Amino acid sequence: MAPPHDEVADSRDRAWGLRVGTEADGTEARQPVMADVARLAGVSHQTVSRVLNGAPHVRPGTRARVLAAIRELDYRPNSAARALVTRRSQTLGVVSFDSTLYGPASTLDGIERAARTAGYFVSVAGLRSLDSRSVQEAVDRLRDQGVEGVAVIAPQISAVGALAKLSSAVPVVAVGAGSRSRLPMVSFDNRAGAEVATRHLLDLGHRTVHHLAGPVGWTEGRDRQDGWRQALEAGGARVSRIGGGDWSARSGYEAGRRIAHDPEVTAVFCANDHMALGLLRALREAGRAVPGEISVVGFDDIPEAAYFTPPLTTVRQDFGELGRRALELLLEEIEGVDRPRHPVRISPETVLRRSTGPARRT
Amino acid sequence: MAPPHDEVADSRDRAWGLRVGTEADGTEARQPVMADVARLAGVSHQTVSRVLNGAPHVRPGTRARVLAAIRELDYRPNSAARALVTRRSQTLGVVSFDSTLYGPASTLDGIERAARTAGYFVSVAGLRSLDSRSVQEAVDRLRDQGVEGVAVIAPQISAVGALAKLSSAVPVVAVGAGSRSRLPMVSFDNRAGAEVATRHLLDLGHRTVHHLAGPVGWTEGRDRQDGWRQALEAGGARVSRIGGGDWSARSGYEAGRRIAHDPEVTAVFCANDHMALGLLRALREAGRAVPGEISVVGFDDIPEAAYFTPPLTTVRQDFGELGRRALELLLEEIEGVDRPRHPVRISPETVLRRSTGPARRT
DNA sequence: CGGGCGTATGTTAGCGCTAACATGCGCCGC
DNA sequence: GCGGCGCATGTTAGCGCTAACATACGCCCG
Repeated sequence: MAPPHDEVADSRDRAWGLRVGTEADGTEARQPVMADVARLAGVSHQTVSRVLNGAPHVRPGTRARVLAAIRELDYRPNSAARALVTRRSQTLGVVSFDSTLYGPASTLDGIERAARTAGYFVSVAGLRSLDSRSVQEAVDRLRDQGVEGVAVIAPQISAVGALAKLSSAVPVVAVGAGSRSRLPMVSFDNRAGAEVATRHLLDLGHRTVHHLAGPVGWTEGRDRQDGWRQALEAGGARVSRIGGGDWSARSGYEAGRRIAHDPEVTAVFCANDHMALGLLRALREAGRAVPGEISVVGFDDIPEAAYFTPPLTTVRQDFGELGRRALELLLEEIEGVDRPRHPVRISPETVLRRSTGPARRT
Repeated sequence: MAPPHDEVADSRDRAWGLRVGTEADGTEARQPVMADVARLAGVSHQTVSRVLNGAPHVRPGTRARVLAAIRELDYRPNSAARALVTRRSQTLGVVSFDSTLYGPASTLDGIERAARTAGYFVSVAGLRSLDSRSVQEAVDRLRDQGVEGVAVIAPQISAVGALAKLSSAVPVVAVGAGSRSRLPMVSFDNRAGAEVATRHLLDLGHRTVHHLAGPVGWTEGRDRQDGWRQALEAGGARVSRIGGGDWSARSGYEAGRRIAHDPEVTAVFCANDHMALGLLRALREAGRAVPGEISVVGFDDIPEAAYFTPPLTTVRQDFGELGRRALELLLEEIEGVDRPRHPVRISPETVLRRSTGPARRT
């Protein structure tokens, strides 16, 4: 790390040399600081600070000289110094469980975009596992880094408890964390989405709709299941799950093999699109026609869903919007806006494609 | 939220009150600082610092007292202050183009995991668009935040030029940026992967292999196309593209419709799995059997590929590994390790599934 | 024509930490 | 028995910035 001295440089020094540079006259070129800019512009460092922060009462001519000096030196304010004195890091944290999945990844993306617009940086912390200690650990990491707020994309029920404890340290919002949380929260109305999807199948004449549920412990999975059950009960249909998966296509495939030859099953509501994909595959291998013999609907509307075989009827969620709303809420939280704390719910919209059709009259 | 203090508080104070807390005796509880810990432990703040940083020459008893005080106060070091004096932020930046896509998202995930293990935070910056100004801007943002190094997941050719200019400011590694860059870089051997995939089709007896290319300007697309062409030329086959897509299933679908009725086409190598999915769909709608009439291979091996109809033969890339290697390289860069700079290449592996089969003897 | 006020700037004092040096103390060797 | 050395700790001086106060200079008004 040593800034290069004049003597022979070891490889360490050389690496630095590349970045810090050495002037032709042999003087060492440090990263310029505010005082350097001030000297060049013939003003005090405070005036430079004023220019940088858009403070009033700076004569236009002075401002121009300062800006010129900044450009000439390619000066950039030291964010650590600024954060130290202002106590604001301009950084937000996002903790996410598996940012490899489409939903979390898109949400993160939405948050990042919105944060940038609002002038914040975003720092991410992945979760090692789903337990609450892990959430605690991730939030702590972020906190140690000095983030001003944290958005937790952690749709596990177990995470919700962990979050409650954290709220006193730094503002936290839960993203897509289901309904039982007291925390500021934004999520999709999974229950409503599931209800609509299920009713759609019922309306097509299916006697009942089976449900391929998400993993136990995920709030989204639970809410979708609740919505499904509710639609069934409202329609007077028999309630029958066909087990739960882990969101993956593989688990959908396995479930599909289990039910492929069950004549009772004429319509399946899957808790997400990936599982629906696996299910479709299993059904095809078993020679069951979709939607001829069995109708299938998914949840999420991933970009690929329209290209499945057959194209998947599903429930669309706008993850980008979710991220944006989460950020908005977090910012309010940080700025201490005190407003009625009912959770933000975003309504999903169902997308009809070719994987659903009328029940066959037997 | 906000536990109010006794006096009338505006919403701002209340919000703060929540986080900072108020003691029973009415004194306001600031976030504890090192001096508070020192006082409680009966030592100087420097000794606290020594304990925190694992410096030698601290008596075990003293260390224990300090640790106890830290725990009691729930003290956490101020990272801005530390960064200011050490000039190390312990933060790395990642710029990514579309972290919604499977590849970039997984790479980011791999980088984050590895960074955490190495004791670094990671800050992300999304790109607004693909031009080099945008890359510049993203890296600058990160730099302003004080990151110690940046990994750029930007597989656009245009980005490579922008990167070269940046290298003098802060260590940068290019992730998956193709072969023409002089920067430290890690990527898959796209060319080799494409060659193997193409040869596989040729070996099945196809007279030639058509290529559904990636978008112009993406190094990965170009390298895959190069590999495909090379395999064709080596095999004495005619070289014929069927146009380029934008990585999306939609674009694959459109390409598929264009070629579905072309009897010349018996094998297609798609530049990624999503386009392959769209292509499969178009083929199915046109009534062309896969692999009976046309064989299809993809690239990436996204988790869903095995559940396509039919399951897709493709080229697997381990994005997690890619991220890990990128981080490793970046760390070396930061620490000034001077070592031969040949780019790190990771060999992909082809995965045979059911979308490819022997050419029909005509 | 002088007191006061508003504008434009400079000066000073930290933010919370680490690095460098200073101090004090016990223990060893001769 | 005392100089010296190494361990354990304390003291001091910044890191680069902003906030708060201090100063200087017009200009208006009575």
